[in-house]
This record gives sequence, C-alpha cells and structure tokens, in this order.
Amino acid sequence: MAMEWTDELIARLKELWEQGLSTAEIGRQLSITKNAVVGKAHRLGLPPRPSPIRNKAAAEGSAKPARTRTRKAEATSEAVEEKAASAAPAKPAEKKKAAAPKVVKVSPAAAEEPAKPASVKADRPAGAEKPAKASAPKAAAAAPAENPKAAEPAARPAAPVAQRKVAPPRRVRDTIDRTLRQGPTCQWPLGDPGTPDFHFCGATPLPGKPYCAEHAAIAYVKIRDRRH
DNA sequence: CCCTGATTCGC
DNA sequence: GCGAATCAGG
Repeated sequence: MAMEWTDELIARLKELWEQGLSTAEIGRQLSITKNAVVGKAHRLGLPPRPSPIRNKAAAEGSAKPARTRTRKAEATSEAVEEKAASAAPAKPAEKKKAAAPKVVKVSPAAAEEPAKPASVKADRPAGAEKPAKASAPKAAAAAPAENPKAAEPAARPAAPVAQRKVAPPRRVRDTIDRTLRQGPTCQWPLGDPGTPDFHFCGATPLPGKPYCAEHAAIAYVKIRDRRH
C-alpha cells in the first residue's frame, strides 16, 4: 500500500486543517507532502481554504472552459485538434515551453543518500546545505532588534566558530513556528548562532510577549531621553 | 525565487 | 484511493 491513512492520521489532518495551518505545514508535521495533504483533504471533503487562485475559471459562470486544462488534457485535445485540423497548425504553441527534454529524475545514486533524522522527509536533496549564512544570525538579531540600545543581550562566548552545523533556514523557522504554536517559550537567543550551544531561552514568556520576564525587561526599553 | 492551494490523472 | 506533477496567483 502506498500509504495508510489511519484514523488517527486523518484526525490529525482534520485538526490541523481546522487550525488553519497551511497545507505544506500540515504536511511537515505529519511527515508527508503538501500534495498528500491537499489531496486527502479534498477527498475528505474538508472545507476549502482561501486559495490564491481559486476563482478564475470557477467564478466565470459563462462561456469558458471552466477548467484549467492541465498539460495532459491539453495534450489530449491537442492531439484531437491535430487530427481534426488537417495539418497547418494555426497556433504555434499557446504558452508552453518547447518540449523540454526533462531528464529522468531519480538517479541511482539516490540510494546512498546520507542518513537523515528519519522523521524528516527527504526533501530538498540539493540545496539543503548551502544557505547557511544570513539565517541563523538573523534569528539572533531579530529579537534584540527591538532594543537597539541594549543590543548584545547575551554573553559572547567568543567561541571559535568552526564547526557550523549548517542549520537549514526553513527548518529553523518551522521549528520556531511549531514551538510558538504548541506552547510559547521565551525566544530570547542565547549563545552564538551557528555554534552548537546556541539556543533560545525557553522560559515561560510573559502574556502577549515573546520573551520571559527577565528578557522582556531587556528587550523592551523605554525610548525616553530620545531628544538630546 | 519563495510561498500558497487546486486540479488532473497514472498508478 | 493516493499523491506527484502541474497549474496558477501572490
């Protein structure tokens, strides 16, 4: 079987779906693709979400194909047209890019992919480890940014930033999102981003604030004495 | 580019 | 039934 949509899995899907999470996000939490999420959601008849492109052919109640014609349908009808239109194709190529060679995807080498955290699906095989620069530091800078004056929140270990573990930006973001969603914790960064000891405070935050009392005090300073 | 959800259709 | 491939808008 391709996949077992257990009752529990379906229940989780429904729940997350109702929580308004994006399909991709739900997929990440369930370790499936967003396509799987969307497909299943439709089959389950879950309430559609506001889609960026939903209404176009649909809202068009009148003379219109009412359908988006995917490449397959198009190819089919094209073939038909070709047959009926006796040679001389009046239209060059709609908007399709010329028949791209499109090499086969999965290569034999895929078998020896480096082990992954298991739970995480192996997406982005290629670009997964190059974006390592701006993201981590950004995370650290984000919090203290509210307080330009009291910058330099945590001690700087002056650590030899040697072994960057290269934290994928997306992953980091997702982790943070998840944390925030499932239970707020103090997001004050501690340590040097990129070093193994980097982490967030994690204490219980003040109501409505991303930081705990201790760090909120540092993060939010009055802007008094601005003039002069 | 990134993201989003929707749809089609081979499996 | 499933979901990759694709589309299409932001």
